[in-house]
Amino acid sequence: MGVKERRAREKEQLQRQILSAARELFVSEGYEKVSMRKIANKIEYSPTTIYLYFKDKADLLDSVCKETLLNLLNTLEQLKSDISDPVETLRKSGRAYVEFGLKYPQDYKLTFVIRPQFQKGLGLEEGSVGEQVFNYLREMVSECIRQQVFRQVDVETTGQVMWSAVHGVTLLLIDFPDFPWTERDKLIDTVIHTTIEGLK
Amino acid sequence: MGVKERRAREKEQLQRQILSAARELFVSEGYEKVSMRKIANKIEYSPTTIYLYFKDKADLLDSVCKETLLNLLNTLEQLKSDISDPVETLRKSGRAYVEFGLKYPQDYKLTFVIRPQFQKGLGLEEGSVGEQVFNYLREMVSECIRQQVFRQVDVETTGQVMWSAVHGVTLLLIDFPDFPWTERDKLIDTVIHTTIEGLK
DNA sequence: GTGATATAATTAACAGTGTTAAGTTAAATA
DNA sequence: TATTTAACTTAACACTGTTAATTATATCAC
Repeated sequence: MGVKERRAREKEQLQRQILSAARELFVSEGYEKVSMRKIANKIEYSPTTIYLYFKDKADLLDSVCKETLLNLLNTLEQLKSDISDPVETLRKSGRAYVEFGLKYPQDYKLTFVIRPQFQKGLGLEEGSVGEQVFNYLREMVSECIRQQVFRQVDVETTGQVMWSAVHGVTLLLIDFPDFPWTERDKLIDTVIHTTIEGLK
Repeated sequence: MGVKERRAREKEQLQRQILSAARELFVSEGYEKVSMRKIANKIEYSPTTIYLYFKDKADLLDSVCKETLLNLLNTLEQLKSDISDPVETLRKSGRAYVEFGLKYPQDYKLTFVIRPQFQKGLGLEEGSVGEQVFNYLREMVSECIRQQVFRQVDVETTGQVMWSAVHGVTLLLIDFPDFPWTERDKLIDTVIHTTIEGLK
């Protein structure tokens, strides 16, 4: 009676196939320029098959973004070892966040800019991966405050300030690649350093 | 022989009419969801007439964004009176920038997020309005450095850090309106205050 | 005022879009 | 082997940006 199991496995496999085809195309051509037919061609199925696995194009985007957030979360979680020096950990996390965005610029934009335009339910709801990412940041900041390194005692505000800084520099670097930026690493470091110093 | 002049005036008027119809629709429905036919309907011309005044849809977006940048520049320029207290002026400018973004969230996104996706030539080239906006910021920062209020002496980096902060918080507030943000004004003030303190 | 000219605006068309409903094929069950 | 069920496809709808060809209109010279 392993038939159902196999079929379920096959369904899951095709779903993943669709998803990764969609991601590849979204990243290389941009969400709007990718058609359901293009995705279908890539996986060698008819366009309508996709609708058996995803509600619509926005749902596809949704799933792609969820994966991206999971990747971001994993990247970050590998850093929270040193609780002894919370500021250094926060600094590293900030850097890792920006670097993630610059390593996968299109994925970052899809998740944090394009998606909100289509899905009003931002993907930061309770229990979501997005919330987990922000929880990670909250923890980092919380430890800094607990050890009385930061002036400001409001964890929420402090976290949001930090997020603003890294989100801002990430998007600017992605969106305006031809702007005469200061040397990349220097700019990123200065943004993070400035924010942390300002919070002390 | 004022015929040519009148004709030119009429052409210009229709061009402006198209532009303002496009802006209204872009803002209320989003760039992607607005069709040339919708714009044409609004101004009661056939769709193809638009192509006599604008190269294509991206060109329309381009013109809309240029206007937005001009508005932003005007808003900012009204503030640079007090050279005596450059930090206070910078603080006010930062607030004005964010408030502009939140007052016209769709225009802000069109200009700083959507447009870069279509026009690789970011609108920050030499002599452009975008450059003027950044020049304004440069001046503010420059004065702070001249009066030795800021630690960092690199005008470019300092300005870019400031821009990152305000851009970041503006976009986050626009894109994730349902996130449990700290009280808006407090968050904005803290972001700006933190950045300035960090730069001192 | 009439005819020629230039310019403004339109219609028709093309190749493409997301998505739905109906139809077909293939596989698992009885 | 016949029947049921799940997976997939075909055909269609109303729409998209954009181009080429066509029509209408207003200005000019006479």
